[in-house]
Amino acid sequence: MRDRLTSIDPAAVAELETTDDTPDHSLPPLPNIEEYEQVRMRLAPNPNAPYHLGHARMPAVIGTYKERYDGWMLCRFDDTDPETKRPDLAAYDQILEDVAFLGFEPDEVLIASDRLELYYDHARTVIDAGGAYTCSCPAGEFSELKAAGEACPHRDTPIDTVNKEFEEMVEGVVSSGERVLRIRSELGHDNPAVRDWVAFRMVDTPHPRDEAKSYRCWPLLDFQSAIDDHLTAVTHIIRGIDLQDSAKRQRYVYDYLDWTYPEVVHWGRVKVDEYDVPLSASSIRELIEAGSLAGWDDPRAPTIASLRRRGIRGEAITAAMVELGTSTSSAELSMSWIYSNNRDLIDTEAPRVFLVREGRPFDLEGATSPAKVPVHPDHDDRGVRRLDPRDGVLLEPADVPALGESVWLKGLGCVVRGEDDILSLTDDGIEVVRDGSVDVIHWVPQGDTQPVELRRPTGTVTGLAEAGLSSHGTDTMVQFERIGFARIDEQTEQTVAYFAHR
RNA sequence: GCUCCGUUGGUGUAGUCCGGCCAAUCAUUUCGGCCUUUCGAGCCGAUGACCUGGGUUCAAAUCCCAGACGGAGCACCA
Repeated sequence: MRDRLTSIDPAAVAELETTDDTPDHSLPPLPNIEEYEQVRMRLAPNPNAPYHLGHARMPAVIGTYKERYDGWMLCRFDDTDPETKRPDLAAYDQILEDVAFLGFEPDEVLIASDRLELYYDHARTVIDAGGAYTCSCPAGEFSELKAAGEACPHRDTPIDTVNKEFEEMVEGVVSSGERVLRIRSELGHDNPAVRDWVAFRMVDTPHPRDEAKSYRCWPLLDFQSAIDDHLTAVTHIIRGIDLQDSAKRQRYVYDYLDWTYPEVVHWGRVKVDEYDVPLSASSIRELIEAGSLAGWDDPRAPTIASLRRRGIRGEAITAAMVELGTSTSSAELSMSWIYSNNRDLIDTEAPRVFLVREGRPFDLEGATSPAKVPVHPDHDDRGVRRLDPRDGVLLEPADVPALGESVWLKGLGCVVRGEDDILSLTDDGIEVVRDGSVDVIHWVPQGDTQPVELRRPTGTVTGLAEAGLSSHGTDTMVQFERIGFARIDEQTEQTVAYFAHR
């Protein structure tokens, strides 16, 4: 068919191929976009810790949709729990930096703890509409009533009383645990998660932000987020499956206020392979406080800051998150995906360097001049590294040949191992490598080296690199040949490098 | 216990709405070949999947029923 068309009209074939159905984006289209003038979305981070890998999904996916639909993106810090999920003042900026690192810029930034009066106002409207009541049941008791589908005695409180009692909450004359404001939904609702949920509660602990430290009456996510989504004209809510029942609860608020609920997309759980540390801000924090991790950017931590320090580009992470899509089923993210993306990004620029870990010294006989090895095998114009083996070489223990066996020292030639740790150059040509009988290994000259500390997710190793390593500046990505790519983190009398990936 | 959601190779994803062109896409991983004085990259190739059982149909990954398995929620957390 195609062959026939080619013979009749080659231009038509070319057009078929360019307009082909290959999508530019791997993300599924957002629902009902034609009904909105502009696609408006929000990131809703809780600023209680810097981002970990799981958090990256939100900015990566929403940011990609923003670019695709020329949409609008809000970053709204949902910091309405001064106690259990106590905000970390440093995290607000760190999260914004993490988002920028992933490649996106919010069109607007809002902080929920600046907006309490707004939430109170809307609560008053809901109360007047008969949509909420104050309740002083202990949490456990209410939970039992709820499970049974029965009303608590406060459900019939007159609106005037509810108003008065809510104002007391706002004024802060009520203490934590004494009273809450509940949204009236349906006690007979099939889903117990939806029945008369809490919209506001008292928190005795002051908020860490000065702007908010005097408030004691705090909204819960379902209420705060519901109000803000409407006020900022969000059209598409994109979030995790853990909030799947949230929409069902929030719709009651929207009904009382006569608003229309946005479109919702939920994605499933993500797990990441290769890490022993769980993908949870609280676990990471515990490990840091216990001293098991050096900080949020420890190479063993599954955080954005850590990947960044290892020289993983934000684009590589974003691409993997986008590839993960928005399926509601659980997914496992392979780090190899991110590594593969990153290799594409850094391979051309990364200079090659020899690093020998736990080197074993050998004398070398027969060498008459320094070896020349390319800085980058694909770019001759970047020159060569000169390594002089005449004072002996260091080899990695795993590379040392057995007595009488040969190896090929990269850039130098074939050597055979004799008695007394002496290597002798042979006159073998490269054919011995081609036919597979001799392995090619890296090496460094004894006495002309730069000490290296290589910090990896699996632990730190030390070694000696060729002296030229010291000429590369901080942040340079190098490839330690046969070991992998690493980012130079610190250059002093020794080099500290963070391992990225093979 | 109640409610909701999901299940395509090791991993992720396309296809499922509107059954046939699906002996199932693309990527990653692993393995092999070519090339390359390493690794990586590049090129070529291989391995590998429709949860199970019924039903409807000329035809089912796709529709229906049942089951299994997995995930989420039922917080005065987000």
